[in-house]
Amino acid sequence: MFIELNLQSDIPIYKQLTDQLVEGIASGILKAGQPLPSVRTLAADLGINLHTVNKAYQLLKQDGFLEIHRKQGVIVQPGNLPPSDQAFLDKLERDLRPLAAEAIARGTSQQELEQIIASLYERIQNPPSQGGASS
Amino acid sequence: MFIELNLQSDIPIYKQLTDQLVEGIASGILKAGQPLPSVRTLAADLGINLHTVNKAYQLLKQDGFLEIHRKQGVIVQPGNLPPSDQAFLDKLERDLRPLAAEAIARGTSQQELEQIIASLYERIQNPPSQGGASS
DNA sequence: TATCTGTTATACTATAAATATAACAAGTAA
DNA sequence: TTACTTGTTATATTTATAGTATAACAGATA
Repeated sequence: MFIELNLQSDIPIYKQLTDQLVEGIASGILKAGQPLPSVRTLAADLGINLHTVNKAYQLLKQDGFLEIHRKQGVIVQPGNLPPSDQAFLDKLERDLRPLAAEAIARGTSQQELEQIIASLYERIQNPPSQGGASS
Repeated sequence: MFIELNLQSDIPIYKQLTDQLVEGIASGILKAGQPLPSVRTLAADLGINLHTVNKAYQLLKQDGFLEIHRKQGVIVQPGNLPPSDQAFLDKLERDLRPLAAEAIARGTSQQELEQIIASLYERIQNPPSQGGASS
């Protein structure tokens, strides 16, 4: 897997995990229906506990990014990904608000912030290792 | 003060406090050099502990949004506010990244996200109670 | 002399994050 | 059947953060 954890970060491990898995889905590196490592396997690979991986998987399952079956284990959502509905847009705005406020207070222009957004969209949708050979 | 806390929120009280104070500065409702309530007064007004207010003030002092003097107490930064330097832009991008990634995964368009940003900029810089009579 | 300021120290409770073991039930393959 | 892996659940422990509760100190003010 492409997961890279920073165990010294103040960002919880399970959050780093969900973030990178969602970005993997957003970038297309993780494809619909693709199987993910079992909680025990991924935990061993990353050197963390089984329950931390399980927490991340459960959260992504609740949000609709993953499906979990007895038979196939954990797979990337094979059907429709969770939508960009009003509930999500509302939450997005609540999360963005303090970031925008500090940007304004510091004099960051709206264009500057939108440029960062544009850059993120470009790099997430077109990641460095898209067509790379699979090892 | 205009501070409104949600004690049931999963967002820490000190974070709600710093967020709303920064937004107050960004909006111009809090003006340069303006005195803020003492830690004891604000804590009593909000029904929270002295140390929670003090933590918020200290963080904003460290970032350069506030100054604290024995004489004048706590005041809004009377000189230059902290700049939109590369360190801040880097942190801003790190904070925005997981939000952008989920937006992409859900199919939120870049224009849609930028529209939310634009709306936030407009509402923060032009708050409802700007020219309102002070009670 | 009081009083208010920020500041520091100590202690306690509650919660979240992460780990460590263990066990169970469902499915798979020998 | 047996053995193994799967997700899942349960329990317990450790660590760190958040918040509160008191108390006290030093500088400034009236």
